[in-house]
Amino acid sequence: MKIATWNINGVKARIDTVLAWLKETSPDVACLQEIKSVDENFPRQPFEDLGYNVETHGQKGFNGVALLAKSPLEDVQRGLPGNDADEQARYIEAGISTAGGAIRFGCLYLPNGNPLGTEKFPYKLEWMDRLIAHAERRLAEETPFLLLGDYNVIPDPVDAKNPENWIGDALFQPESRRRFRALTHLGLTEAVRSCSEEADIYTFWDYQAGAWQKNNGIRIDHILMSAQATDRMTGCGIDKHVRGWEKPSDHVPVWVKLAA
DNA sequence: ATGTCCTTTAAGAAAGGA
Repeated sequence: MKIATWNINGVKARIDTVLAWLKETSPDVACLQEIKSVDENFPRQPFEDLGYNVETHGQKGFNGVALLAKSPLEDVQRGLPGNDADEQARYIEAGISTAGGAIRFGCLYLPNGNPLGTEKFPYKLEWMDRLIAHAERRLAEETPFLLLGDYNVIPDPVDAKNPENWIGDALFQPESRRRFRALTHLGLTEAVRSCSEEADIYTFWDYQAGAWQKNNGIRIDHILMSAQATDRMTGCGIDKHVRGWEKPSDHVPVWVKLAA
């Protein structure tokens, strides 16, 4: 089965692009970020017409996440636990049943954190601390569990075409990178680095300054897997070509295949 | 070369977020 994540940068603006990609790759599960839509306005019908069950956690104007799955989505949980005052829609989690047992998916849109020196950066770090705590609880269940999404973290210098350009950016701060490592140190395996040895693999190219044309990208969309999920991994990939389509998102899909 | 895009507000641009 194929499980994908993609920051689509607005479902209203991207609907045709997203549908074209779904028809091309037909993932069994798709985690979408930055839907920029309230739940009531999410265009469910075209996705359901392609055979997907749809669950959303949206808000007005920005943020918002969605889960699509060909199987029924069970035990849907909206919002990252640990801070009732957090009103930003950045996390949705659900499970599906497979022949090999249940699998659970967390779809996340981690705060950007820029600019440094504002309340945005500590919010990012606090959100990451809550994600670590939540992952720790899920991992204790010792079941197949995946955390997929836009982490807004460049884990290492190799994950940027020009790492020197990101020194003053929240995505590349030691505090952000340390927390990403803490997540993996809990026992989560990062899919792409564990199944690909390619260089220059990125998931985001800014709309500005000809970043795509220069391949000036960064790798900030990640799939983290529990041991029980990792043991079933049969492949992974990045749908880079989608960045060259008409009306592209600035991110591209990342996917992993698990033995059914 | 802050060289782009999406959304909201509110009635044509401008601001916020990325």
